[in-house]
Amino acid sequence: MARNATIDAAAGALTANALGIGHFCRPDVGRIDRFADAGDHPMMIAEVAREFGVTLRALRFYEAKRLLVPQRCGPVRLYHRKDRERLGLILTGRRLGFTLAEIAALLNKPHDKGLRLTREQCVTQINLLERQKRRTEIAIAELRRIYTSFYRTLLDEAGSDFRRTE
Amino acid sequence: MARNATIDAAAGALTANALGIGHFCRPDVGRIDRFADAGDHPMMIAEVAREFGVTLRALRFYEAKRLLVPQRCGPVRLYHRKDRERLGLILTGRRLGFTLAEIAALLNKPHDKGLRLTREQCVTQINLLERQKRRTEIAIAELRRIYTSFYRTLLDEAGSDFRRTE
DNA sequence: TTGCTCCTCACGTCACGTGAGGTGGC
DNA sequence: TTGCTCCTCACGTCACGTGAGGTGGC
Repeated sequence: MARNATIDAAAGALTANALGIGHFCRPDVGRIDRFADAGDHPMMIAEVAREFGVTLRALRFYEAKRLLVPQRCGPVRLYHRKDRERLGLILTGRRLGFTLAEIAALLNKPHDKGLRLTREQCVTQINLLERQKRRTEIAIAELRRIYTSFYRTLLDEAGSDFRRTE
Repeated sequence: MARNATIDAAAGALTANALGIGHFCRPDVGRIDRFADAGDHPMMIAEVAREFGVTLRALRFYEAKRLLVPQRCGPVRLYHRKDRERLGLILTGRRLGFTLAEIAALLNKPHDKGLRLTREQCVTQINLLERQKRRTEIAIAELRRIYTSFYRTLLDEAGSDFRRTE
């Protein structure tokens, strides 16, 4: 893989230019390359945000929480493939209803090829979501009741109006 | 009802003593009585909190947001029947998934014998909750999948261990 | 010079939670 | 004096939203 080091160094410089960030920083190729796989191509924040459907603020926030640590090229953040995979896991965790603190714990376990949940954590989370779902269902049912009773009320009022004007 | 005014005045003084707040304030009976129904009996914050299963902080917060305006007896808050009915409506609104700002708007409509929802507001809220429910269901399904695949993984690992030690 | 993308503060939002520090009568 | 309930700040939490003000190369 010593060959890759050289190739990636060139690729790093190229992608930096291709990204149009040559003027933001003179890329320290050695540093850019440290986390780079063959075929990796660093992305700037706006592109990552678009690809994952999140805001720039969210990405910076995750970084402030130490969930993401993108490489810096001067002031500019560069997200490599590893960073984007990690972002994917963070967003999965969010969809599963975990807090960022919980996600941080799940990601910082030795193996970080995925969210490492224990059976117990799964069960706890499922129970939490089931309770939440039930509360939502009750609310929906109640709103439907209000909606139909609203019609009844209208009819009642129309009826009494009718009687009154008679 | 002029008779009630006198009776309630005495009752107001009595309840104030019965509540053990005689030492917190010399009850201005006229003011205590202004919002009092026959059979009304003002409650202090801790009793209201217990009855509705909310915290003191929540009650004070609703007041800061102008959702509740309990009578004051010196520094002490007194919640009359009307206040408690209003609190009930606030909590119902919360269960239906409305924000406090929305609830404030729903309560400040001319008729405040209940939350006055329009058909449109009902539909909008139902749609909101349905979306939320769907997201929760998807999360639950995914967690169940992870749970079972976790077992599979365990079995796989046990299998490979077995092969390895063979 | 304008427009674009990037950046860093830093306060705002939502619905409270959580002390800190003080009061007043038994 | 201790214990109880009440009070008012006021900062903390959660996951960002939303400007403000500045940068750097086309």
